[in-house]
Amino acid sequence: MSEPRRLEVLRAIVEDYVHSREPVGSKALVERHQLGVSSATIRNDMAVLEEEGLIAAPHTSSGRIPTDKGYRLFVDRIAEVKPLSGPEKRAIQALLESAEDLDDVMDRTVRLLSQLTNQVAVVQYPHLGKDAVRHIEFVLLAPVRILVVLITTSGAVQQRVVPMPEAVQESELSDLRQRLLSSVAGVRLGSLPQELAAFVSALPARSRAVGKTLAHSLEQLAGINREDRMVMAGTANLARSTVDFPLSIGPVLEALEEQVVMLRLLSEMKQDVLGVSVRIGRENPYGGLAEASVIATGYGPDSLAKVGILGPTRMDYPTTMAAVRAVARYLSRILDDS
Amino acid sequence: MSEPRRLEVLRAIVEDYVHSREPVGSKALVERHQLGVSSATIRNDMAVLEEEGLIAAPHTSSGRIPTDKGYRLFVDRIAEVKPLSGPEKRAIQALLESAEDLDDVMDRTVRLLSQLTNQVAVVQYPHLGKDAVRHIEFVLLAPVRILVVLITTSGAVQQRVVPMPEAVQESELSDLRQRLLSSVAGVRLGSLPQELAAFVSALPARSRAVGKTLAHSLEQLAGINREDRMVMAGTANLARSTVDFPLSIGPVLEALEEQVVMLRLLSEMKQDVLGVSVRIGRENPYGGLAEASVIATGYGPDSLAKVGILGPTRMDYPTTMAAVRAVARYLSRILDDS
DNA sequence: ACTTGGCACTTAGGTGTGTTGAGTGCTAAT
DNA sequence: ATTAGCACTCAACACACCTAAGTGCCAAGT
Repeated sequence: MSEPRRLEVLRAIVEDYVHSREPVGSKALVERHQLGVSSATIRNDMAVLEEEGLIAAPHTSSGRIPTDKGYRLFVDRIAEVKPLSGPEKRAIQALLESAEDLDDVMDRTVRLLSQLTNQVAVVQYPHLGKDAVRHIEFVLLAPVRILVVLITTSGAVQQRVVPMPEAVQESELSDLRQRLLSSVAGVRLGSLPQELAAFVSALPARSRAVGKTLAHSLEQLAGINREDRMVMAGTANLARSTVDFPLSIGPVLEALEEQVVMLRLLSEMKQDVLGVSVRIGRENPYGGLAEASVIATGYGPDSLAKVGILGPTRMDYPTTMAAVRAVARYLSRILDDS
Repeated sequence: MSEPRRLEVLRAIVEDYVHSREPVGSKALVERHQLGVSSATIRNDMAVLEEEGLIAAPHTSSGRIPTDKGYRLFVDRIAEVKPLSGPEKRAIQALLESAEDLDDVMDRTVRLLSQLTNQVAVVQYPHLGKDAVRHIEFVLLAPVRILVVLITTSGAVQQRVVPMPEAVQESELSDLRQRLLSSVAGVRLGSLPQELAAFVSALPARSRAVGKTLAHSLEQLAGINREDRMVMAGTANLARSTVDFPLSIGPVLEALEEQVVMLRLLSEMKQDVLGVSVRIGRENPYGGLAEASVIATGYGPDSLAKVGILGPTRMDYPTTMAAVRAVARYLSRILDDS
């Protein structure tokens, strides 16, 4: 009863189950794989695997299906990542390269990934953490309404219309802008609040009120974390892959809608296997995802922002992991270029 | 066999079916409604209604369910809009008023509507059609990369990083900006291309290349139709209301993902009943929505942009129509104020 | 000219009983 | 440690039966 063979049996069970959606029995196993032993031997192995909690039988005397723990072992120790095909790679590159702006890149990426994996794809917007102030613009829409625009070193633009406490003159505004910009240009967004406070306290009483309001709005703009946004695509795949148990689709859709939940989930994922991180079934902190798996990985300079997919625990992990990793790489490359 | 009573019977069938999800028979009808006649009479009425194609029986001897045509008549001639409750109205107002910017308003609106109706809610971004150029900004990110920002009269900001054909000086750029702005400030987005063409042809050869690139990018920015964007929420409601026939949820999710499909659908909806427009089942041009209904209405100055919901044909039309109409009104009001 | 009670008829769905087939666990032999 | 053999289990299917809800229609009542 060799250990390597038991792992081989587990692998065979996982692969067969993923592709047939049905509990797999000892006899079917020896027929479909060259294991070189009889079904009785496999039965013994399966008994051990079941004792270890790696597989389970839905009812007495039926085939076995992998447990979360079984998938976990499969992913950690057995699965080899299947590289994408050449045409697939070229298609990815072509599609992403022709994107027009960040929104477009995100949109294309998420659609691409969902098509590639036949799962729900999720992409978090890149972090702004290390960005600094590059430019500030104030546009006088009305005497008491100003459009405040903040542009960061990576070219991200945040804007907002802000009501003023008193009427403002065009000249006064451009003066304020000049002084503000010269005191915060190049300052990291993270340290912006301090710099702004210093600036405000140095203001002459005459322009204090307006200056304070503007500084405050800039602080808010800097506080908008782009990484709190995400895009999603492929929810229709959920319906397809879950035809059997439509019960579970509701909670999953709910989780997907609660972007907060998804974002927390993504940010909690640490790199684990082969640069890709996998959460299987009940390993997910959120109850609604008890029968779902999440595969994600970081992208961009610090791999901080995440890209990933969500699907039923019964999924083709090797191929899906490969797709996620590949898309993350191309995404990093595209963002570097632009 | 009076006509008014037949309509009353249809109404009763629709109401009972919507709330019980089960085919409704003659006996149950007379018990639950005060129709003042016996079940046999109702049976006769039902036979006529069936002949007219307003109701149908799933199998030979079971109760009847309304057909698309039956719902249509119900909506057109019978339903009275049920006004929202006072607390509901106040909640809507409070929620929308505390929104921070346009994205926030859209997001809150769509979530609110989906909660209110227990359906999938969809909101199209407001049109920019009548907007004019208010402000232009060029930011030199690198000698050959410029961030072009276009601000319109309603405060919408479009921006884009544009590569330049040759290195550009800060002074040259601000000069170009001045001249561009003075020639297109106040110009409607629709007529921007002509004005820009005139501007370009009047340029001195020295700044022709750069000026042309910038003008072209502005033209593109003006061409980004905000109304091509929409937000969506409540897909999880689909799973809940469709527990019985999970078969049909797939196509519906697909339709929802194809924003192009949804946007076309919305823009094709003409106002029909009580200021709200309803598309029932196969009335929808898109096949995937054969078992779904869409209720939508316009909002904003010209009621051009649409807000609406999508749900199973078996839905509570009066209440849902009321919710859609109410939300559209509050949304119009909020956008007017800001 | 409608309405109504009565009645025969239809059918989905629930329940009970075999039957089958895939699969298991165990034991004894290799 | 492996294997053949065998008894056993159980979901799934098929078949038969029954019931409840519902219909359509007819003849009698208003």
